[in-house]
Amino acid sequence: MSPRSKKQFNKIRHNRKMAIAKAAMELFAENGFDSVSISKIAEAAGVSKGLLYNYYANKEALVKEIVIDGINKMMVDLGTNFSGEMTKARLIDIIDSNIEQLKNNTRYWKIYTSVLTQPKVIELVKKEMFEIIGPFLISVSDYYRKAGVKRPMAQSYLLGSILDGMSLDFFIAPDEYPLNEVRDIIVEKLL
Amino acid sequence: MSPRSKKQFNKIRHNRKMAIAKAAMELFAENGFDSVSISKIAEAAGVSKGLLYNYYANKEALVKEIVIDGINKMMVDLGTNFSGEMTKARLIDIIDSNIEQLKNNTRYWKIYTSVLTQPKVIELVKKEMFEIIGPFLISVSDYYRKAGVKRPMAQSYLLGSILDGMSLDFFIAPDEYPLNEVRDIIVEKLL
Amino acid sequence: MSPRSKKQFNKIRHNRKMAIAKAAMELFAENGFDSVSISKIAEAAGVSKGLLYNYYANKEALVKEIVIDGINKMMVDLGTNFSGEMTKARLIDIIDSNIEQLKNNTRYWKIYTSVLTQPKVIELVKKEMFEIIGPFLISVSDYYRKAGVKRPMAQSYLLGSILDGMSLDFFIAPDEYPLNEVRDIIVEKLL
Amino acid sequence: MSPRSKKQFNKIRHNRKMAIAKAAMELFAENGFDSVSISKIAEAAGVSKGLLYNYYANKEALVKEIVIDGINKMMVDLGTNFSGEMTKARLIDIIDSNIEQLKNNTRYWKIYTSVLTQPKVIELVKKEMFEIIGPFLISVSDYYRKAGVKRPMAQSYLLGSILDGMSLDFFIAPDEYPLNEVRDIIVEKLL
DNA sequence: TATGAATGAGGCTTCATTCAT
DNA sequence: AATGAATGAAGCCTCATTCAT
Repeated sequence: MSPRSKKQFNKIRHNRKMAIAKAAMELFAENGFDSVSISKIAEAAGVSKGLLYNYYANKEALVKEIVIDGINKMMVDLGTNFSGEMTKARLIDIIDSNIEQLKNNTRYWKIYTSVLTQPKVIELVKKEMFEIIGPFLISVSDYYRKAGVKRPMAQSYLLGSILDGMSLDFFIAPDEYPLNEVRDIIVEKLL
Repeated sequence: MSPRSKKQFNKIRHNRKMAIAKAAMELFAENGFDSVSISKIAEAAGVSKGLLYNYYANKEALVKEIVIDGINKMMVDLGTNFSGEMTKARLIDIIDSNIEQLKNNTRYWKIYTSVLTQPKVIELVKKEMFEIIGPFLISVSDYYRKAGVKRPMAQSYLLGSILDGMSLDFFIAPDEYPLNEVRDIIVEKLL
Repeated sequence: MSPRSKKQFNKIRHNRKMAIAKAAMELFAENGFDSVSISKIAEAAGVSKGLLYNYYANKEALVKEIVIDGINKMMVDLGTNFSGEMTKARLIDIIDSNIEQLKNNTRYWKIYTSVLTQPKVIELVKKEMFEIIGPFLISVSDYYRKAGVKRPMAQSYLLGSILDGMSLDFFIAPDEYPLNEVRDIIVEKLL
Repeated sequence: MSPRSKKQFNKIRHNRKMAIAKAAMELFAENGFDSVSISKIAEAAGVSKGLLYNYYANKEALVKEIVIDGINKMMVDLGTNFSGEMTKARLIDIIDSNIEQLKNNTRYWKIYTSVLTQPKVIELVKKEMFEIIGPFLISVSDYYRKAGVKRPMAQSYLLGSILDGMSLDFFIAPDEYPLNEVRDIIVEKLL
């Protein structure tokens, strides 16, 4: 039927979508959701404005899909799916990858924290975000419980907040923030 | 013009400015900087658009002034100007007021975390923010040093990040976040 | 308070609104709802695009208000408010003014028939239209009943349909349509 | 290529065209010309956008061809090609089929009145329409002349207008319009 | 013949800002 | 000091049409 096969079309679609997502993500991270126009994204992706709507229904769907993909990717990058048992070593690993990511993979983290704080965007992503973060909180809380710590779930929340706050402050003043020392304190006092 | 009437004038000016600032702040907190139009602010403040520009040069100046005033106010509300010596009791006090504010004054806090993490706004406010937060970090770091803690400045940064991260996560899920228990852990393990 | 008085503002508003409505009406009548852009209307009215939204919430509200005003005006122009009793003389008068309007006041009638047949627009105006046309149908039906005619309401509907169909066909071929002769037949056979 | 396969080819072409025309017609009837996109038509017809342009040069050609075909079909459905002599029985038949169509085949009729009254479309179809409607007017006028009626051509126009107006009003309020009674009046007083 | 990716113009709408009064 | 009419740029989005395959 079609001179271009389904497979070919799928490949084209996938590549284009990735290009758009990448451009959008970087712009969102750098400038925030509202400050980035569809025009700018299309231009950065080397694509016409119209085509963008071939791949994403609208600007909200675009940011939603990108953010959720980004969070998923982060979780994978943090080297954990939280299915196995959590151990001290794995927790340290997670914190260290987190810090490594902050330093080397600024992009994903910046959009994550940026998005976490934009009222309009958060509503779009809240539900999916909890489905991803929930298991992490539970897994860590299990670890604390086994370690005999009081209030294991609160500890788990605290650890999450620390990672969030750390990212936030690091991005505000990356040159001054004592990332490594802060990490050592966390490991010493909170695991 | 008599001094008396001039005083009245200034008072009127001040009140009007406050009315505008309050309206703007609440709208920003609820909707984010970009989603709030000058028209809406003027309307909420009971003032004409034109008059608003009589008090603030433009939308950026408006948010800048509001945010900086807000940070100053927060510092005062936290009961400290950091000039005197920092003690454990005062630190606990600060943390407790912080938490109290989060619970009771959600709206105001929401805007600061929200606005402060919007890339466009951050640039406007960065400089002033550090002039305010710097002394806090130093004061807390002094406390840790005197308490004989290793890496006092990093401890200070960590404490700041914890408060930031806690606010952030609390605003995302106010009903589930175990604010009090997290507070207890902080006091136990990090002061 | 305001250097321009409320009255002055109202006058400005009224004049501008009329200018926009007039331009829009002519364009809609000539080209149909969908083919007329806000840009074109604004240009024809000698007004910026933005200002148009100061007076009408959106394109739908614009056409709705214009059409309803137009129908009201037509009714008035037809010299009747249907409150008094309907007589043969008055009916003839109505038909004659109708024809006169078709010939001389093309604008209103064209938009009326044009709008009557545009699915998207009709939904916007249906309710209000019936509130205007209903009394006409009833009034005419009363006339027929008193005249002892069978099926007075159907007669009333038929008369309405004739006027509609006549307008429709006249606008399609104004030069050939035998308006006056058709009128005579109506008067002879249907009143 | 054998004649056989060529025939099949043509049949496929014809079927495809019909499928497209049918889909387009229904969409136009429901939504109006401008509100229906080529994409939607293609989708509804189960055909790619590209292929659609293989059958119709552009959107205007599409609507033009559909409308003209439709008018021709209507004439056939009305049971007349106006070549033979017009009689009272045939006229009644025409009116009755017309009404039957209005009731049972609403969709198709709706598009013709809708599309035919859209200024943009009318221009496209005017010429062809008169070639079809002209003979009807003449044929009916002949009937009236033979029946000894004054102004036979005006009577013919009037009858056409009545059918048009009746359709128009019926589509606006199908549930209330007294189609059958109106028909009786027409037959009684105007044939 | 058939597909759907791709374009670019143009549509509707919002909004910060200016300015006459 | 105060108003709100007015502007124009820019934002989001749609769509007829083209074209490589």
